[in-house]
Amino acid sequence: MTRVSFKTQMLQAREVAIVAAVNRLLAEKGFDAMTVDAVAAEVGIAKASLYKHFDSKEALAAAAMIGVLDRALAQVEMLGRDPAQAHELDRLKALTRWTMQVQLAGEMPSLPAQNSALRAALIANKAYIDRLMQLSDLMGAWIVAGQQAGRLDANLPPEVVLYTLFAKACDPVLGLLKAGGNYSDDQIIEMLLTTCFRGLER
Amino acid sequence: MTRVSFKTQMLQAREVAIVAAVNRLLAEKGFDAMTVDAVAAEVGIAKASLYKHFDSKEALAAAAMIGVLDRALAQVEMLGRDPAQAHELDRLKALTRWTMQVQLAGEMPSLPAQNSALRAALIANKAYIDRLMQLSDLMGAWIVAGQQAGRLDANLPPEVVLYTLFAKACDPVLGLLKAGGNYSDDQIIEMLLTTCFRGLER
DNA sequence: GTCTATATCAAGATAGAC
DNA sequence: GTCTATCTTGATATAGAC
Repeated sequence: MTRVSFKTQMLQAREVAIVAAVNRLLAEKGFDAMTVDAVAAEVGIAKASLYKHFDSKEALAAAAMIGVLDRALAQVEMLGRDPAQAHELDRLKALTRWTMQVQLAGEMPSLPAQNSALRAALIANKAYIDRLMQLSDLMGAWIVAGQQAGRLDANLPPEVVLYTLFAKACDPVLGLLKAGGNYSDDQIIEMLLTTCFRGLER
Repeated sequence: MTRVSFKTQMLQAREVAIVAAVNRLLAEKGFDAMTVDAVAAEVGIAKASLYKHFDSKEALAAAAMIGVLDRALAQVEMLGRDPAQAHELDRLKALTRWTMQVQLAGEMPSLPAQNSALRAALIANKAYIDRLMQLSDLMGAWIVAGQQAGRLDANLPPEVVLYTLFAKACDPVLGLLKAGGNYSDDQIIEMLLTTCFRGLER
């Protein structure tokens, strides 16, 4: 067992708090509207201290993205062991449902697709890329298995299915329906999950 | 017939050029990354001159959005007269296909969902709201007709269908597949159109 | 590593001459 | 209305003391 000093534990806890604040603010305001000042204020430390932990605003966002990818990978792990979700298609559905729940709970960071500085920082971040590829591979295997089992449309390239499911993490329809106030979170999720997968099944 | 002076025509032409530049830059970079300096540079006039035509950056974006809504309404008008698209569902598909074509052509302005200053400006813009409501009403009528004809899932609230189709205008999957380079624009559109509507049909 | 205070800069918007 | 030059602000990032 690795000895970790009290001081180190405090530092790690602080970084966890920072990433949690970034995650929340990214979900609420998006990357461009999130200010480093707001992050510092929410954590309750000085802005300069933030920069001792993370080199830039982009690095903060990357840390938050790594966090959600880790949570997604944990879900994949859990679903892989769940005998109630024996079929790959059911696992994909459950994973997509979890993604939507995270978004409706206001815990899904939203990044602009077009910010080039951010893109560059993410692509250069090995920890982020590793997790993204790992998740893509795991989901890709489920997709191919679903196609071979004849439950997913085998005419669709797997990457089309993969991107379609990834995109549900930032589907604006969720927010629009929630803002309308006519449906519960569960109702919204089930409606969109049904239409999404009905389109992908054969 | 209304007489329009040469000078007035020049001003109108300039505004058309401004809106075209804004539309292109909004499609390429998005609202936050688009700078008013870039707009002025692309039009070839001084920034201060821009502000004689439009009060703010938000007003520029609103003008571009009004432009695309007008083009969408023209499509609706055209499809309504086309006997080859007699069924409402075919019209909805054709309209959605057009939307995707515009996006892949790099002519679909993209606005952040979360920028509150922009949202306020759009909501306060009667010309924009009028067109948005008009388009929603026309599409809503097609949706209800499609449900009554038994071709669209009547269990789905019409607004869910409407939002889902609207969201195709900014579907990130289009750009991801295009960036992958493995499929032509037409292939991308047909794949996503198929999966989208298969999910909405009954 | 944490703080206060400050540098730096990009970008929206405006002043004032023509 | 168009221009050049400037104002102003908000936000990223850093200096330097403790």
